[in-house]
Amino acid sequence: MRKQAQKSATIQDVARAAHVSTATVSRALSAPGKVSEATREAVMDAVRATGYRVNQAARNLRMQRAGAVLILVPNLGKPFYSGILAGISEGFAGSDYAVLITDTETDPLSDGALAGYFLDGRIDGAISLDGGLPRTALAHCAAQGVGDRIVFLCEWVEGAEFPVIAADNAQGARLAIRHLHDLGHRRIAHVTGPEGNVLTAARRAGMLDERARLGLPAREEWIIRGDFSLESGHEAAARILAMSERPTAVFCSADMVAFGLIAGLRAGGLDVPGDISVVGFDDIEMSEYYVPALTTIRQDRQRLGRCAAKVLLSRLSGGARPGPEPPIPVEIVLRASTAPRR
Amino acid sequence: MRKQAQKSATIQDVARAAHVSTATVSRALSAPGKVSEATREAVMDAVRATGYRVNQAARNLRMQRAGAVLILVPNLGKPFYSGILAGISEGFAGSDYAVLITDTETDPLSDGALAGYFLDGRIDGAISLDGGLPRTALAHCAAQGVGDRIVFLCEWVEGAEFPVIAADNAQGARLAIRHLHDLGHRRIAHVTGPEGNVLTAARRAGMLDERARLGLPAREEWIIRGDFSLESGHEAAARILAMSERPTAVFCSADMVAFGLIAGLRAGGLDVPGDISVVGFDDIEMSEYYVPALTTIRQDRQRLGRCAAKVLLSRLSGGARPGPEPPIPVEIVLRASTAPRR
DNA sequence: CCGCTTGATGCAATCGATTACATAATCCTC
DNA sequence: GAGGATTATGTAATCGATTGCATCAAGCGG
Repeated sequence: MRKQAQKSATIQDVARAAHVSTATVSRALSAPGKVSEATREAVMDAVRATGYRVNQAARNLRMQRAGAVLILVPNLGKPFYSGILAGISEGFAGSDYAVLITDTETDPLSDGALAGYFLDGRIDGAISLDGGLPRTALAHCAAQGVGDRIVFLCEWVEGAEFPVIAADNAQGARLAIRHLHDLGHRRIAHVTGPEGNVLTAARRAGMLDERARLGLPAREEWIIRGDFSLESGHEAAARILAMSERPTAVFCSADMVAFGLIAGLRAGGLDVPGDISVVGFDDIEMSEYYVPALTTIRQDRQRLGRCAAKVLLSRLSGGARPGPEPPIPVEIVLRASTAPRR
Repeated sequence: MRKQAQKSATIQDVARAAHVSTATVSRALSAPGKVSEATREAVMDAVRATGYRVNQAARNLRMQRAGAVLILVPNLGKPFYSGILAGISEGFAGSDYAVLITDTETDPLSDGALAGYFLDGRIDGAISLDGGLPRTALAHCAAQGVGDRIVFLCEWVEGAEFPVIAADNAQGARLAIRHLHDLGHRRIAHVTGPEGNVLTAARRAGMLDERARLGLPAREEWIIRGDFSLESGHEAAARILAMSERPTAVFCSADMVAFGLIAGLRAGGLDVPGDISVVGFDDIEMSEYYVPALTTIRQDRQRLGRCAAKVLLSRLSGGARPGPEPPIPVEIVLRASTAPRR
């Protein structure tokens, strides 16, 4: 015999128990100022007695909302996203929005799918960590009038008008170059992210900017194309090992790239940081425990997530539309993978 | 001026456009066999013309369901979970359940919280990847009669009666030991997971079992307490380096542990696999690109996820309750971190 | 003491779907 | 061709909350 879920108390049950109408119960709960104190207490007692919990489906239907937001993550497997997601769910805690998460890599959404979620009444808003969303998908959303319920986080779509919460990527790159410069390094290479990615562009721009400002030498081959992956770092190591004029330091566009790079350099007989210094970007958990521990640029991922949640919530509540969000500050974390130039 | 989300067409609009009642529209869509062909086509035309999409909140309210399932993940940041989540979302694609994800580490749920999600009508079912859920939380669910809408995946709670989908952990451990034995290793150490974890127990048991079966030597100090983390692998390396009678091979309870171990061993002057062979468990993405590429036990994570989704879906639809799920098979992936004993 | 304001509460419509039941039309079968 | 079965469709109740409007009592100023 199957145990049935006991259907929980409804607002009707509470009303009956408290000898008031459902309207009064509803008001006692959501606008306590509108009922007399005696009634409020009677209702509260009834709520406790019946174990009443408001039914979200009913409430959402009546209030014409979905009660959920969707987070679009390019690849849930990347450790970088964990802190972000934690921040987001922290940001939504207390609000009565459920947080849905989808992986746009394993589960790419077709053109109309995102707009469809809105139309189906499944979501009220979305946060995209994916700067590579098809423009057509975004166009659909705009056409449906839900364009102002989407915010971008970390990445963004160039030229689109959505709010963006992101770290100061260019500044991070500058800090990295400055740090290496301070250690005496002059020949500095950079392993980029994938072409077309906005973070790749921002970090490379900051790097080039600071290198020029400091009057450091520039060689075309010192800018190595990568894609944020461990593997691409490993390939970059091979390129560096083969160079006639080797850099003495490398700024990587992501920590994972740095790991691959260090592994490759060591396999090639170079010591890090003895022969060559390496700086990463992101400060993922592993960076602290890698050997050597990685000098890297930290973004406050928790804060990024919280901030995005806050911005979306304010848009959903139709609140004032503040101007563009200022970039979240970054800092450099000094560890063992960088050392003074020998 | 704020662009409003245009309220999308309702079933009433479709009914009007097709000159039928809403009941007929509903039937045409969900039970096409119950309406005449002519009507069905008229309805479909009207649906296309109006751009109608069924409102999930209304449907869920009427059907007394939440239309969502919750996935409890111990730590979203662990790369191990990405494939699992991909499999889960694949398993639910096509069903009309939304997938909610929560991180039980960054966002631990209080005792009544899980049951509360059910009572609020937020979720219809749950998949827990966390074997460390408080028993009280589960007891609440059972008390509310929703205990049969929870399934465990990968981990489980000892002694509880929930369905479990998991890899054959003990067999994985046996494969690892057998492989090392085949390579000529006799002195084999093991870095365990955290005490109290069911996976720790299963893997250690398989390891001890196979070691005994092969008649290999056993030393107390060769069983090193770990916790699945990179850091614990690193500490294990120090322990091993300090041993008077060092093992020639180490079986780690997780790939991350193996990475930390290898880094530590190398820092201590040992070569992997030259001086010591290392086997991991999980086959996360990085294992293939680590240097040396890691020999490890692969669980088909995608399949695990899909399977859990399938089991939960069948329970939610009240279908037949099959017996306990058989463990998902594992396989050993041979790479560069293991070599014949010198 | 009357009429008006204010505060507390109830009535009933509403959100958008699904579905039991009623009804009407058609089809067999003897 | 009458009666019963079958098929197609419509009517209206229902899911559980929220909220505009009506109602009623108390308070108050003149």
